[in-house]
Amino acid sequence: MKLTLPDNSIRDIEAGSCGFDLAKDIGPGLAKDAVAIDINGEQRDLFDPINEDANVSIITINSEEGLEIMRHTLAAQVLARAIKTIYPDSQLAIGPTIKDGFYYDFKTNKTVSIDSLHDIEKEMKKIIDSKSNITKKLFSRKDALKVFNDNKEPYKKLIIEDSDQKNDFQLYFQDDNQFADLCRGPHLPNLSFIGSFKLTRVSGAYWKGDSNNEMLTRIYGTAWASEQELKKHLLEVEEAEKRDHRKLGKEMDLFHFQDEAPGMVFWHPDGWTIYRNLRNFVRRRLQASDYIEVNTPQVIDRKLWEASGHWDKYRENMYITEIDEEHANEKRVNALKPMNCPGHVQIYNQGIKSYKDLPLKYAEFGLCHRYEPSGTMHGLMRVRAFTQDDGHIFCTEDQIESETGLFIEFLSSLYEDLGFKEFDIKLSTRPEMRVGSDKTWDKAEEALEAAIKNLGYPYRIDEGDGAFYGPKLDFVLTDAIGRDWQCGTFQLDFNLAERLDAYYVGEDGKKYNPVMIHRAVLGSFERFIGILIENYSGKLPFWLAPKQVVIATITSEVDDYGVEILNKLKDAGIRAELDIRNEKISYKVRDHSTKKVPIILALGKNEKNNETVSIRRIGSNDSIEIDLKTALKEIIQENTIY
RNA sequence: GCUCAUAUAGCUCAGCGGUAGAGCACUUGCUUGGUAAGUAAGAGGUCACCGGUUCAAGUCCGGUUAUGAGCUCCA
Repeated sequence: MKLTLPDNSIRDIEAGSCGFDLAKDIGPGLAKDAVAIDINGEQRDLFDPINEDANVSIITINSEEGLEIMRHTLAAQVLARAIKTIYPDSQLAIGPTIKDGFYYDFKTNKTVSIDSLHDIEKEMKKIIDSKSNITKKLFSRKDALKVFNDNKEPYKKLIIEDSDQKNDFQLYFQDDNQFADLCRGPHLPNLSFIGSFKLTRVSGAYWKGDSNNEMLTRIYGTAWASEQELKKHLLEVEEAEKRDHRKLGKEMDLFHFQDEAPGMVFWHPDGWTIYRNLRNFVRRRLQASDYIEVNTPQVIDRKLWEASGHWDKYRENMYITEIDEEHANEKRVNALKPMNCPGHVQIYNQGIKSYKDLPLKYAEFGLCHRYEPSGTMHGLMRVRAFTQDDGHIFCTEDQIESETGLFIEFLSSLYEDLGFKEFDIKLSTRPEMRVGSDKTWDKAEEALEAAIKNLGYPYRIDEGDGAFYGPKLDFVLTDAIGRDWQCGTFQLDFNLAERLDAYYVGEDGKKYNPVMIHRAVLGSFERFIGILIENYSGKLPFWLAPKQVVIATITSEVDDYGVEILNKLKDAGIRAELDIRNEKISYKVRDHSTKKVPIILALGKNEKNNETVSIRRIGSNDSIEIDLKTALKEIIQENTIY
């Protein structure tokens, strides 16, 4: 038979030969490193016989694919076997690879805590030291079920029973023991190919990812080709932890949380300064883009939420308040607004709107409360009270496309000024839980997809992830260390206007419901500030930084010169502070550097006598003495307000 | 909401049955120092909350609340 290699060369080799034979035929080096083979785009075990002509490539341990296979074997063969050894009562579920590593899910009556991982790691190393060969046997459905019935592995049985496959279930064995695992493969031919690994955490995970199912124990690990690469990865994880906004928020004294108000931010002065800067920035941009800012009540009668559909579809996440004061005649049930849209419709509904009024764009920095499940809260990233940079565009169907284009332009210019150059677009379609007829949804989905298509932006589709009132575009930006954050959203709504009796009078004098577009760029200020802090490691751009300049005196003899500079900076609108504490300059530099102040101006006798300042910027270890006037000019210029 | 873990001074943490400790921060004194921690002293705690075991509980047990890592969710 003829096997075509990646370089298009063809090897003639006896039918029934395997990947290892081929590798040997090509060269001893390749044979030594070979762990699997790719046959017509499908990864197979190295010793699987090949019976007909094919395009093949040998997968070596040094390739990306080889690393994946190594992680897979480490999970399914080594970790799983170690679990069975240490927890003999356990039942194995699944063990896939994930980014940088792998996990394994299993059921046990014992509690597995982070301290248990050490013992499991030790057992894994013992297994690896055996350098066992891994072999595979094919089983019929019946025989495979029997093996796992005898082994008391109910999850493996379930996997087989749920499979469409009739026969040829692959079971992998190691040559020195009883362990058997069902797996689609491929696996390393031998455990000696395993590199360096570390078990990282343990948690619960639902069987098949469904919260109605029982919870299994999940052990996570990371694995790499070498000890150096493992160390490098662990170091990167450590570096990422250093930019955690919760840690930096504390160090920089920006905000805190406390038990009495879980999921709600107490903004400290510096944190609130960042917030105000960001809000002012967005406000100016909205104004320039024909949005009109409005404000709507925090607490609204349940009747409105019933009419809007929130009471029905969103009740679980709403904070409810009851007014039953002693003297109140009626008992009202209110809800804290979880969204601003019904409020905006109330404003729209005041007075009769003509087609000439459209598109009409209301914006609100609306504070919303949503009762998020306790386990989901996470610093500023997931809170129960947050302010959206919310807006609603009331328009005609004809205007959808142009509004989509305008919004994407608007959003990308904001992202760029905030330091995010790249973003992806996701089109989310109708979810199971929704309002409105299928016909309306067809129309909305078609309109949105047509708009994004005609505008030529690349996008991908996320089925079933739309809002309950309409399909949406989500905008996902990428931060400095490559993480994705879903921030902006553009949601088409053909339902709410009708439900809340919003209409406009058309050219023909007839009433029509406007299309409503719910849109946000940052999403929530709280979360976005968290993203900014992590993106910049706390070293925010000059215009956003809460303290922009600190003037630090070296000796008290120059305090008056410091006051003079402080006043000049303040007059120019710079957020400046004077540090005349009885401390050494190195102490002051350290203090303000850890607080991430962008510019430190150090003043000593030299500076005072020469009318200069020593300017030191965050991230630099040098200071430069320059003329005071030049420094002021430079700083003021730097304070670009977007 | 689920699994596991955690909760001690403003912060970071040690103590794990015999009535509370360190470093930093804070206050005061000395020091006026040239770019990431000068020095000494002082002050600071119902050991998250509720209950139980015990002669005795930060310390052991149960519950509650909050937080963390995941899972599920994020309309």
